[in-house]
Amino acid sequence: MESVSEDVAALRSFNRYFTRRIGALDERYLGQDRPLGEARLLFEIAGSRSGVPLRDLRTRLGLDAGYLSRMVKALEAQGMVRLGTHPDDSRMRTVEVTDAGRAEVAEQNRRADALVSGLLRGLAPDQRRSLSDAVATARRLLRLAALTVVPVDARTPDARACLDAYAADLDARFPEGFDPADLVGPEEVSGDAGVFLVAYEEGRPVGCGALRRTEPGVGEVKHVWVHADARRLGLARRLLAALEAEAVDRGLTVVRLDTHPALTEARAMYERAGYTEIPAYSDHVYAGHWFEKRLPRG
Amino acid sequence: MESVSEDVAALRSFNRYFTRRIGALDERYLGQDRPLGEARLLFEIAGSRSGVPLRDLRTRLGLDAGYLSRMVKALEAQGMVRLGTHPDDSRMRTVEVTDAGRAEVAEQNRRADALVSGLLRGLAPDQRRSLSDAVATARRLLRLAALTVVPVDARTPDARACLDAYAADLDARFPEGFDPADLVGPEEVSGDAGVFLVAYEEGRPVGCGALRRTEPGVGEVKHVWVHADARRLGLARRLLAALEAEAVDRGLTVVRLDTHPALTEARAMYERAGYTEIPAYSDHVYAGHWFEKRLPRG
DNA sequence: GAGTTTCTTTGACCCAAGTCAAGCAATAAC
DNA sequence: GTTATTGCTTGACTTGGGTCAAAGAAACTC
Repeated sequence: MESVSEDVAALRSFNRYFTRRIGALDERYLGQDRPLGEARLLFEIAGSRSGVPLRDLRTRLGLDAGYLSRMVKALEAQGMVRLGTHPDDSRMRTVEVTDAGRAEVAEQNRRADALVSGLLRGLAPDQRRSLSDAVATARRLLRLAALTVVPVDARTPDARACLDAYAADLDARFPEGFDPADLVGPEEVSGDAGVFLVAYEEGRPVGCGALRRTEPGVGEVKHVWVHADARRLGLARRLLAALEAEAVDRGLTVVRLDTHPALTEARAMYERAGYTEIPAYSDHVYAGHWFEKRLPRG
Repeated sequence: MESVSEDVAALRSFNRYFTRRIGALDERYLGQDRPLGEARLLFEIAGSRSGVPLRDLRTRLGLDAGYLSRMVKALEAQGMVRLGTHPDDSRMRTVEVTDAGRAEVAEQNRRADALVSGLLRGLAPDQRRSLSDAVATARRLLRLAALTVVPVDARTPDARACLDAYAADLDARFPEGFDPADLVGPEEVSGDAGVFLVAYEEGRPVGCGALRRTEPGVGEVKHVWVHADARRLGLARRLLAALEAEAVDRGLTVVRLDTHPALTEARAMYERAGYTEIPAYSDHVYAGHWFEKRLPRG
């Protein structure tokens, strides 16, 4: 476990360096024309679809209602945003950026770009490339680390949202389409029968996976899905590992799964995760390949 | 130049993600028991040698004198630090952390470690390793990018400090020692005769290099040195490139240099930078290898 | 030894950032 | 139709983080 504390030290030391040297840049350029809070708010409004309810901004930025109200009013007075009333619920107010506001955001972005590109000028092209790669890797792994995978009831809205998106994805990818009736029922993946896992990123569901018991000692992995925004992080691998851990907890010794011939990356992923292809164990309509993995005893 | 703007975007997007998700952690744990400014100051004091002059803290943290004075007094009242008078100059006050202060800093560090290690628990060991490597690379390149290399007069304190450290390093590495009388005189590296470059990191001189004209069209690179804290960043390569650019500006077509047999890494660096070994062009007492590089015309 | 500079302290301010509670209007629940 | 509840606004207030200028004491310069 020595290595963990080394990794912790590496990340903390990077954090100190980065926030002090680079992160500070942001505050400097953002804060020059208006209060930082106001600038951040303007960015958030400009980055949202037009007509965001104040309520959404409040939860997203974690602001006090009174504080937000005042800041929005200040931005309105400066001509940066326009306020309106929500069409469905006239208690709610909506806000959208004006052209002037958009111009200011663009200007700030230009300044930030200039600052960063000034920094990068000190590097040779190959070094710039390495830096980009390194930060991309760091970001990918930090995102993956910050994801949480938790069991939820398959009837909850988050679970339904994942399954719907999963079904839509498959429908687009399978030449023959996909019938949502093929999805497992909530009762098959709850209690003793199985489990349904949802992966969350900053509160948003971005992936799922199900495990259901098929016969004594044998489980089946179903519906491993990852949102397009969260792909290439290694989330599928993590969901799979979490499902296997659940299987071990339930005393299962084997997990199986099937997959459609169109999903070649999925097949490669299962093989990397220790699954071996086996003969058909079912006549599942969308299956073209069947896999199995023996689990260690819990 | 398309790639530069891609790199800018990559770094900015990383910055946004990192400061929001990870950097925010810091403020949360640091700011819980005392004002953030005070916490930062306490950390800075605890991290310095005991008896730091307030003056040093002021420049290091960029604080107003009055503001600092008050914060230090508050920390003293809480028993976190002890104030004293500077032994050599009784205008200056010094400050050192008490046991209670040290304990608080240790506790905060424990919390931060726990936070980060909780984050890393979501990653497999090989992924943790990759993350550490990626942040180490990113940090190295960001440091390099943030360095500035500027011509300074060789008589200035910064230049003298570099040359003294250079001489001390060589004295330790050469079996026969090193005589500081061998250093170039300030007049040899100023004006038309040559140039003296100093590399700064956050205002601190951390490297140097000199160029002097030896015969028409020919320059000699001397005293390329990098502070121990700034090694392995690629600074020597950058200093060399800057000296070559100066040589080109002066219309020189060839630069030469000699190096001591003990400095094997330096030799490898010169070769990577495009220098080829040539027969002795001088009878310089510390020289064992001679190199030359032809320059493009300015 | 006088005048200047350096370092710190102190008092007086300022603004950003945020909290809290009262109140109003619209909607939802019963 | 009454009674919550929700969403927003407003006023009053607090704290943090800082700036500025005056002034005292010590040290340096001439």
